[in-house]
Amino acid sequence: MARPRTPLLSRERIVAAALRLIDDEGLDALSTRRLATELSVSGPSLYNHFATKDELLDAVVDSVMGEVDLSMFGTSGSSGTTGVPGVPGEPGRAAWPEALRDWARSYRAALAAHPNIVPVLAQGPGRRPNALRLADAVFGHLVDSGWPRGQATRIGALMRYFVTGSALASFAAGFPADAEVYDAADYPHLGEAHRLAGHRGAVDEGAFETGLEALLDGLALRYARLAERS
Amino acid sequence: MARPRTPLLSRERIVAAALRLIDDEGLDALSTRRLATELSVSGPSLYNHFATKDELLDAVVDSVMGEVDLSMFGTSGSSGTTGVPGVPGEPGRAAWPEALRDWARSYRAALAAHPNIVPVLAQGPGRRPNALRLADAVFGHLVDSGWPRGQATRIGALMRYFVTGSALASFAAGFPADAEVYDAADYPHLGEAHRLAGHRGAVDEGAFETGLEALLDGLALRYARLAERS
DNA sequence: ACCTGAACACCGTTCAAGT
DNA sequence: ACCTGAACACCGTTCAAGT
Repeated sequence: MARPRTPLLSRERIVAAALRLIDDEGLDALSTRRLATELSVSGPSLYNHFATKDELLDAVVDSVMGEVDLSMFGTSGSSGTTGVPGVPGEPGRAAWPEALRDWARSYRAALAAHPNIVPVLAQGPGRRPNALRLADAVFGHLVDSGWPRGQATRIGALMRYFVTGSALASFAAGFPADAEVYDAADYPHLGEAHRLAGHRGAVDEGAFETGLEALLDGLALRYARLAERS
Repeated sequence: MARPRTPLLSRERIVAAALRLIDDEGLDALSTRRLATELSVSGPSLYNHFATKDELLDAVVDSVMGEVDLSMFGTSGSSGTTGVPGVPGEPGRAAWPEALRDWARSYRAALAAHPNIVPVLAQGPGRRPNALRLADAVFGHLVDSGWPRGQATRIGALMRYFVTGSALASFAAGFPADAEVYDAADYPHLGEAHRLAGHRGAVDEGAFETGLEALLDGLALRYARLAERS
């Protein structure tokens, strides 16, 4: 066949097929040969579009990060402080908790739709533009809201911990549905644990929302203390 | 050579070598052939001790989980309610926040010592005894402290989200140390991000502690509300 | 019971060859 | 520029053979 008149592949088509494969069969199922077969080409063809498998994975990860809504941090992506600056001296009116809540929900939704790729994504932004844009928007918004830069960094980090942790795997589904696993002599409090997997969605959603609200409440307490000390 | 008088391998020796390999070179570096070479045997020898590579990985994971301290939840592992039951009606005296704090620190320390295996471990307890013991101890302690069972489940889940997320990868190290990555036109607030990797330990530790305290404060608020409504 | 080498169906990646 | 088949050094796992 050799070179066709119109290219058989594009980076977009490859990324979409790779994400589908990862979603359906896991990260280990993504092999260059398998992916090529899925795209009806031979294995080495992919190397005309990506230098390595890692570079392809990077593109898949960034496509997922691109789904996260950042609009609550201000309309423009690069104009800096567009919103009203924060007033830490007057607690109760700060807008950052709502922005953080909306963002965390969108962040989790984007990741939980593709849990098998979360371990890769959780390694950090690297040089991926959508991941860097996200970090920039969160940090910028917190600083503009009156958080000291060191605290803003920590909040960005701990929010990522919580969101990636909650999207990495279902808590409920991690417990076998087989009641015989939970011998009362070994695990006296897990007698009902075999029912967890059946309520997977509700348990994980409830845990995420509880944790998110607890985190925001705890941070609001610290935000209020910022003003007292100044 | 065939069968030696004294076995060359044992499950313990294999697990220890596998964990070392994963720590030093990552999860992908663990191949049965490479591991066998490390142990000075041929590849198929491992199959006399583990049925599959997955079964070996499970044993590695449970050995890490075994390092987590659970003593703050009561001395005995199987006798149920040994401690003083909780009194949700009288906030401020509850012991569960301290137990949860100590446990979370030990949990994170155990996992952060082996970050490369956290993605496997985060899939849930499965049938691994040390992981089930941990879930049992946390849930039992929260219920004994007066938390309703549904809430106790959510707290167990959200704590796992936060701890696994914080141990999965360093936040600070995820930002390239190369200042040229952070073009001010694209990322107006990341001008100092290239310094993060240099303060890796302090940033991640600070973020974990801030998040942990915020979570516990937020949960204490909810615990106080439990009594008001009853 | 516990080790070996040979074999099977896979990998990621390189490269010369085709248009 | 973009695809192909052949080739290289790897994988996990099975199995017959050895003691």
